[in-house]
Amino acid sequence: MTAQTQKPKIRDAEATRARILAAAKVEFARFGLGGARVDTIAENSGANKRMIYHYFDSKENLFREVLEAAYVDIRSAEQALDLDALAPRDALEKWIRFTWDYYLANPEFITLVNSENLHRAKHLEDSQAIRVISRRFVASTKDLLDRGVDDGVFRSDIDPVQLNITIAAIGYYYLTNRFTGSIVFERDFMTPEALEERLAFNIETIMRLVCV
Amino acid sequence: MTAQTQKPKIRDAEATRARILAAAKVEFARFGLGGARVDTIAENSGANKRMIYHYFDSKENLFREVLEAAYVDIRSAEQALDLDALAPRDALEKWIRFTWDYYLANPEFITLVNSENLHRAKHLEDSQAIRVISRRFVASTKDLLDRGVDDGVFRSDIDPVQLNITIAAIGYYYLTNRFTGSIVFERDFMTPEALEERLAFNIETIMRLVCV
DNA sequence: ATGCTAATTAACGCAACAGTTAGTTACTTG
DNA sequence: CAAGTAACTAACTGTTGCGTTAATTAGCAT
Repeated sequence: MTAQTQKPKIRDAEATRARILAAAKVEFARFGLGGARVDTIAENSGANKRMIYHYFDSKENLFREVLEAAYVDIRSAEQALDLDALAPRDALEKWIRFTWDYYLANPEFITLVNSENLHRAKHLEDSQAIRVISRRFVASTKDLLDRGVDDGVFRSDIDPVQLNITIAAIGYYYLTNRFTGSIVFERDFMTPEALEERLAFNIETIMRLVCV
Repeated sequence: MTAQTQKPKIRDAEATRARILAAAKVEFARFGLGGARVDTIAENSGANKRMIYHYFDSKENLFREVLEAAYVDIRSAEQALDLDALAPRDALEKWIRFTWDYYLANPEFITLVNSENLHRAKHLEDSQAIRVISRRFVASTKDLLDRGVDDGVFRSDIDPVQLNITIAAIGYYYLTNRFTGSIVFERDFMTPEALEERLAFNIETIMRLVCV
């Protein structure tokens, strides 16, 4: 046997910890911090409640770790896009698509962020990790804008932070409020056609805003 | 005495009901449906817990009434804008400003809607009232767009629903995620200058999208 | 092998919380 | 003004849910 030289341990701290985190992510995403049940997390993780307190000390701290991991994940995926390799307009469109696709593929990100804002970001407040990855994120969008300005295809007076917020907003809002939205506007927000239409509208919105 | 012919009653069903609703709005807005405490609502309303169950039957039903009232309020304020009286471009800008100002002045609206979406809109699901007021709302934005197209100042291929969503999104997202936003972007989202800058950016975004 | 450390479990404690019971008191109507 | 009704209150109940206690067992080092 070449791989799997380690025999599968019955007791595996790292694996148990990871299983708890995964189960917690699902539970917090579905019900928010307040609505989540640590008994449910314990059960779904295949561990038991005492393990949660062993590895994470408290429900709130478990939430904090889930949330931080979610931010690290989206920012990592973003960096992996390698937008530098594309012409500014192509890079911008790719970034808008990525943001939309990421929210669709990882709906828990949105719910976790909503829950954290209901709690006024007190869990993220002193996370240095978030600040570090966010700086790189803002810097790379600024780079993209600068490149576009140099090429004469982007307007020169766009604030990268406002642009970031706007690109997130037009996707995020549509998805997080899809339930009340479906009632207010009397249409299914989640059919493939509706999703495609929304993405196209979002690309149009941003392109008109940014391009000269 | 001309007014106040009714002597102030010690027992006043309508007033008590209204006080409970007002206290519930504050509590639900601050903590969401799950995080709200009916003991707190009772205390802050100056009534007591039994009265809540007398007038509203359950915590969930109380939430439903608070939420419906919130929708009625924003849609009424919107209708009162009387956008028909303005030229299309002016009307559009006034509407964008209104949306922003309403969210700022009534932050509980955002939190209530967030909470309802966490619960997949099950409380609004069979509210006929919401559907009725929403239809008028969508119709009047469609009227505005049509007027602009007739005047040759708006693009002809804008979907009123997508526009509605987008105008809400760019204000709503900024405000609801202002806590995590302040950390990620390392700036205070709520200074007068920041608010003004965001509103200007939003107006620019929509104008570029809609105008020919 | 033996003893030590860390992983794991079941069962429990206790506070918080939604909802109720069992009344008392103000107002209204005939 | 008497009797009925509706507003109102305080104290209580059963359950849920976070966090712990106390004990068991697997893996590892000497």
